Amino acid sequence: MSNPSELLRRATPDEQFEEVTRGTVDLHVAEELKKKLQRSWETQKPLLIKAGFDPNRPDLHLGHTLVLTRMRRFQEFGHQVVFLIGDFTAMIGDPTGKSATRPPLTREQVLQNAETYKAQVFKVLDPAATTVRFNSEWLDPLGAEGLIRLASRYTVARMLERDDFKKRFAEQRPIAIHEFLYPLLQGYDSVALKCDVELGSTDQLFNLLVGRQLMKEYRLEPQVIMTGPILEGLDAKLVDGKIVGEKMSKSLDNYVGINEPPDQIFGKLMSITDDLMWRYYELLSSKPIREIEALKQTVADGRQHPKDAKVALAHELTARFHGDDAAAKAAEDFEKRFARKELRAEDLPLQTVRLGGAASMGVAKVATEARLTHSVTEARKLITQGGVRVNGTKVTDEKAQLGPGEYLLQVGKLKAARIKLG
RNA sequence: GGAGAGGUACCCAAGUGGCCAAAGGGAGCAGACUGUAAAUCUGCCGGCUCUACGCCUUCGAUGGUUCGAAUCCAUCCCUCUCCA
Repeated sequence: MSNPSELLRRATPDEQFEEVTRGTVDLHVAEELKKKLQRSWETQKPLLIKAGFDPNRPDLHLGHTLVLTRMRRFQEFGHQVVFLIGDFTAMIGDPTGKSATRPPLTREQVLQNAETYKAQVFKVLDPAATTVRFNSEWLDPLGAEGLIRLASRYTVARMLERDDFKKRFAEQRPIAIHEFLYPLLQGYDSVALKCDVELGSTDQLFNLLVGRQLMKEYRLEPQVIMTGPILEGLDAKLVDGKIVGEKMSKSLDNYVGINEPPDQIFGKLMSITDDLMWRYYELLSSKPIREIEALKQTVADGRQHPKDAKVALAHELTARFHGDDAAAKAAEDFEKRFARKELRAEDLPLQTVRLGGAASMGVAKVATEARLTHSVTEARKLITQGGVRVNGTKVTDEKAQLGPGEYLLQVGKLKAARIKLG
């Protein structure tokens, strides 16, 4: 991305506002954001956007990219982004939710994780418009004295407004004092950076608000805060007009990791429901919201097949992490494999299965040896159900034998291998 | 502290001495239809193999009664609801 001042002029403040706020859950305060955008437009000074990240998490998936995508949108209009790594605050562990306190990380671990972050995060963010900072930079020097001064700026009553503190207090469950410090320190980050906007997911709302309050206390122009939703996983569905599903997470295996190979990303995205596709469009695509609305309309009218819209989305997101060429190839392979049911044998792993002197081996056994099925029993069940193909032809006899030679073996729609039997 | 309810396979949930590897639903997998979408229909769904109505492992845990237990008894562990 080139000259920021050109970019700042690329879209009017109103247009910027529309793009930058799309898919928000909370926005405090819309008017202030408009003013900031207007001023930036006039003075050609970029806004400073902040989002904090936990130094613990190494593997990012699409869900994590929601905030990054929003940061990216700001960048596309020429604004500057701070990728803040909460190395100091990690000592406390955000009490949001019930997460147990984690052991503090060493300096080396923090730096190492930061590198891992950079490798992944710059697939979305523009490095030229991003500054990576650590909050220990200003929190370390704060010292006990500074901490006490900071703590004097906020009251217990207001701290107890936070849902989870309120609840625990009411139920007389313990709240350790240091947990109060977390929102304060996170808020102080905003003071130290004098940022214009802070982004987070909905569960961060309280912490972000504290930052706003503290900035007022320190007589700074308060940051605007924006929260986005928590992304639903690949298995989410439309129920009564609403997308319903668990949040995207690794443990539920309903995620798209940003380090996954192009074919995987593309394929996983092609398998989502049409309804979820629009949700992902809104939250993840960098297409302008108006274009998406228009696309949605043409699909609704039947002028365009929904599959084409999905291909476009899968392509865009695959390209984001692997580049255009890889995405194009993934799309092409996908078409060949699933639409035209052609399997390019040379793309498949070649596996050797030893006959061990016998003249032949059961297909079920071969599939198991090649690790396409877990057991011979499973393979036989699949054969009975017509889920196994050899060289493209459905196997109907569960006892079918294969002699020495090379075969293309398919189990279900997704698993296939070239087998050399001998 | 008192009263009660309950812990069954990935999840929910039936079963209260043999016909129980355990109903039903959901999830998952495979097939048909398709757009690797949804909906629908069909099959599989604890595991294994020499596929036999065969073997192994399961009904919170451990012991016991019995020819035989998820089911009865004892002890223990855990969860929930109500009262104080």
